[in-house]
Amino acid sequence: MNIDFIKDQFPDLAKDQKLIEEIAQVATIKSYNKGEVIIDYGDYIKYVPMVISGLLKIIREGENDNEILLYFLGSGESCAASFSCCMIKKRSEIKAVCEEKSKILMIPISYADQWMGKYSNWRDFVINMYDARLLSLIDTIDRVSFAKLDEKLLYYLDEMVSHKSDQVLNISHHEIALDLNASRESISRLLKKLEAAGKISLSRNEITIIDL
DNA sequence: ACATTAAGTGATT
DNA sequence: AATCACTTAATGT
Repeated sequence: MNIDFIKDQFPDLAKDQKLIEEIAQVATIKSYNKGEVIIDYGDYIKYVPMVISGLLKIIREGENDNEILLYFLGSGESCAASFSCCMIKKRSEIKAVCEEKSKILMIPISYADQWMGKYSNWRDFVINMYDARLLSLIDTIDRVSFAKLDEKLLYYLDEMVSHKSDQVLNISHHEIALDLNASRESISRLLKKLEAAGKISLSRNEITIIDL
């Protein structure tokens, strides 16, 4: 497998050549398109996913139709929770949905486990990912409990565009509304304001970020 | 051309 | 800010 991208996306891991070689041996690369579900509720997780490119959305769904957006995973990021989740053979409590065409490096859990002792770079990577996820969760709590909708929307757009190479988001107002637990109309109106302020431009299923 | 889906708007609570 | 009712616009068949 061609593993050159690891040096770009995961520079901390790339420092250890042996680790890189082993990753190349055991990992597989999977591609997903927008909307595909990568991990669903109740799934047993067998791989630690590492995002090479694209964007994943990690969400928690309630009994009704409401969902909470926990965080995004962009390139160079990984979901450490999946690691512990499969270590204790628990079913997934969360859902991972592909937000835009993505490539994911899948590390079989048995290796991910074994590398913890074998490679300090890997161990540091996993710990850093835990820390990063925890911080973004705390951030999320702040957002959902305190922020007003217009602030949430700004944060959402910012978060989304920061994980992308270009400034164009292919998403409908409806989808945003679901992610933010708001009504579609509110989102449309707020977006309209942002457009009037020259921060974004709108067209069907497309939002171009000009300057937030 | 028609149906469907996305988005815009005003009124009401 | 949510909901409703309705309009307008874009897109698919």
